[in-house]
Amino acid sequence: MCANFRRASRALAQLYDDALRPLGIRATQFTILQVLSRAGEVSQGALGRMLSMDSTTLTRTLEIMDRHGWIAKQEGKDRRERRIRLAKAGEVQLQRGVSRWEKVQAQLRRQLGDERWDNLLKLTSEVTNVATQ
Amino acid sequence: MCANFRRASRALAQLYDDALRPLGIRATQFTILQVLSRAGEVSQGALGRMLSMDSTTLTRTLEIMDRHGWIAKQEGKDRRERRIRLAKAGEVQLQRGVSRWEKVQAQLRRQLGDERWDNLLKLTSEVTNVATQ
DNA sequence: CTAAACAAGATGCATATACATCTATCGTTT
DNA sequence: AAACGATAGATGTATATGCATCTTGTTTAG
Repeated sequence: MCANFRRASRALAQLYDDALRPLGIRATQFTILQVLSRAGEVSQGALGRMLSMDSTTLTRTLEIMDRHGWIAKQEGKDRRERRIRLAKAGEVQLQRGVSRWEKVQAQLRRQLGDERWDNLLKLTSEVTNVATQ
Repeated sequence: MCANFRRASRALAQLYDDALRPLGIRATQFTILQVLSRAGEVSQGALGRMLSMDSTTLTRTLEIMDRHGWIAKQEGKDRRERRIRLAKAGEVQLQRGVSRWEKVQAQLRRQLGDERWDNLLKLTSEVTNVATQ
């Protein structure tokens, strides 16, 4: 199951990365923009939990995104925390990428069919939930 | 969908990596041992296609596995090719890991239920096929 | 209130991953 | 056979990823 997921992830990532390459952003980073857009300002740890991603992995990825000016970091009330939010350039990047992102999704969805698509969205979430217990 | 798959992959990988950590091998590498065990001797490129993994990614991973003596590389009739096969130490490692690997799978399968499990195996394969067209 | 326990990230390190580019080799065409 | 285009990997570079460990704050036990 692990191998299956990783294989599919690699294959999918290439599709999405191809679509975003002209914008100079990777699928992982774009996902973070999307999450921040919905979640507003969150701590690095909270963001990690949303993505099931180690907080220390985010240290490096957010560093890159910060260099591009896509996000802003800010000290929290608890001064150990880094509060992260979308910056202007990040919103712009998000807007520019959405159509490409959705084009890939639409194509994929057409090829899989709505039923499998919906099933997959549900099942992959359930796997994540089970695996992170 | 891409984000969902990556999230699930990260979560799953940790489960499998945890189980294999005492053996000093990663899930990705263990998967390669399993594939080689079934496939026998294959070229690096063929192995990459089986895993939907870039052949140049394998250059580094196989290098690591070679250091451990788990695989053997050999020149092909076509001298551009690297023929890869399981080495003795790789078979041993595979045998030592199988029970741990299967324990994780059994636990996961129990938590998901057979129906979702089977569905997932089928659907993730189909996604890979669609995405690598 | 202080010392110990704990939590949030940063850093060092190793692996995973792919693309662009380069080299060696192969097959084909003339 | 020489030249040309195609293929298999190797290498440089950048990002993705997590663990162990360290630092810096915060919380809690006494």
